[in-house]
Amino acid sequence: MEKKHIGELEELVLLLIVMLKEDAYGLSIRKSLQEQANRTVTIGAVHGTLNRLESKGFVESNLGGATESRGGRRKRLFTLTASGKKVLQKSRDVKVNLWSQIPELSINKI
Amino acid sequence: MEKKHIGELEELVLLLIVMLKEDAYGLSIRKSLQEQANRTVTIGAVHGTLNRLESKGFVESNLGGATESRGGRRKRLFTLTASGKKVLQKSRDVKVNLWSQIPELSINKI
DNA sequence: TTTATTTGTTATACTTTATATAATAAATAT
DNA sequence: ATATTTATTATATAAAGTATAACAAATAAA
Repeated sequence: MEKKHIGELEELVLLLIVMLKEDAYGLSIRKSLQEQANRTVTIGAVHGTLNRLESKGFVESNLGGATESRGGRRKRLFTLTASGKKVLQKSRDVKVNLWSQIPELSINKI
Repeated sequence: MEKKHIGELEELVLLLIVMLKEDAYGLSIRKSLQEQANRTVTIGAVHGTLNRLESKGFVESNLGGATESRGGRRKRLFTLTASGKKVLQKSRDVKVNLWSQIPELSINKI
């Protein structure tokens, strides 16, 4: 039986991996976390989360080829598995459903 | 400075407190968690979360009056503070924004 | 009027997530 | 060679999530 839910940072990371498409790896995810989610985390936190997600089967990773930039180690690129997509959607559906039942907190009421 | 984000269960509990209005307390929240969010947690987990949320200033609680039902101890009723509402909305806004950028995972694509 | 039952909260211990700092690795440029 | 850049790994600690058991207070009922 699969674990039913994911942590808050895990959810954001899954979302950003989808958004980053072919370029989702530790540092790019960290940058998006900052820019897209206004979330400041250290790179260690990101990799910890990625490892957890992989060991749960929600993402997979493989090493990218040589880079075009200055120098640096090869990237470990991440993509969502089918199971990762499912868990993401489920977590969204639950919340969308709850929000839809709370008009008094809706987006243009505060 | 206020803590910037809340955990996944904390978010659900905040949402349900809003939904339950005048009747949000440990056991009713637990029941809603099960029914509305398909989330099975023990009552200890719920109270732990509530205490955490209160100590962060996202909810406040006070004892309810005598109950109309069979027997039982008085309820500790919870409501959101202004700060609780803010943090809830913020967390929603971030995710709504991210989802809107991922048409390929949209609700009717899987 | 005390004892059983019901409804509810608290206490405690443990696991999993989240976090930061420091160490290490591998690539290019000089 | 060695310095610089880009990147991942290791390690330690704090915070969030979880389960079980103990406790408390109300009513019913003997």
